[in-house]
Amino acid sequence: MEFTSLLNSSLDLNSKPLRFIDESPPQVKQQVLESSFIGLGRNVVNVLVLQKGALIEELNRVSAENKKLTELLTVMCENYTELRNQLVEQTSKNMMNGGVENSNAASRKRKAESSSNNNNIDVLNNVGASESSSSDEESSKKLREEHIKAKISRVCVQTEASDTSLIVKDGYQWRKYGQKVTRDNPCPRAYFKCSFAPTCPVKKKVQRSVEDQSILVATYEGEHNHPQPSKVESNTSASNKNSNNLGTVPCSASVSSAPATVTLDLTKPKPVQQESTNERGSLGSPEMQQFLVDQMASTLTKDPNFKAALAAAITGKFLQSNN
DNA sequence: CGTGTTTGACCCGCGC
DNA sequence: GCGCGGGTCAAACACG
Repeated sequence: MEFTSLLNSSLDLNSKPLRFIDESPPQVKQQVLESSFIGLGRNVVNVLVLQKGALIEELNRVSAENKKLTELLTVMCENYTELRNQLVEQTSKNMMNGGVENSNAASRKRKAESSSNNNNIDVLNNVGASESSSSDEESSKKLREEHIKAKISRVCVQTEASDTSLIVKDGYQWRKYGQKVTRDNPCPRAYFKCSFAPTCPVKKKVQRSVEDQSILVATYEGEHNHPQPSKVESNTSASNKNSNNLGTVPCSASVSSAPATVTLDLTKPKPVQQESTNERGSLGSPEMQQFLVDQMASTLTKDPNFKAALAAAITGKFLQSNN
């Protein structure tokens, strides 16, 4: 489900081609021309109105889908919490009974994971390490995976094709710790760790898209346990220079079919700020839809490029018909 | 000299 | 068990 599909603003100016009668006398020609120009204007308005209707329809559909997904996510979260509580309860019981520590599970863990992770994932890992039964270990593993998955987000960034660097400016400080060429993509994948806070567990993978190499795909894992550096900066300096970070970059957002994977498409201009999943249902409200449609329309009409293109199209029609 | 990047080696999970 | 591929480490290097 791509939200960007809503942004198809192309106007079919050929839907009702204009014809002018060249054989008519100049005065009649002028009248026909004028009325045709007004007609053309009406056509454009009609097309816009039609598009507005289509957009509203699409919005309704997307909102319904969004609502469903949100409900699904809520159910999943509830199930997760319940399972986790059961796990903690079971673990505390085992601890009370003098549960045997599973050293294998702990030793299997990578050095980096055990040292750098101090968040919930780590809590779960510790819980898993103290388990005695293999089935519990499996379930905790699944929970861990689920937990990690829930924190994965993907961001697409349009860059210049000549730009070979794998740098995605998102407002955070990153330290590159590796690069690898993967099988499915000839472009190397770069691995970054958040370097703003030493305890921040967030990792980022950046790789060029196979389809369009001018697009960088950044995959974020984990959640920052510190404020965004650029936001802190902007708060102190009270100046929003380039707004070149995730929080303010114009982008469109979508939720992919994969569970709890948020995809941000920064390659296209965004009509509104990115929706938070917490703001449940706000997108579905008629006011919001109206606002979206109005904003899209006003963005189009205010855009000088759009105006120029429209003018060129109209002029082209005139020239074409006059020739 | 401190910090960040590069890059080959290594680890680990997974499929066969 | 083995090989493959993705992810990480850490020494070497670059840069200010």
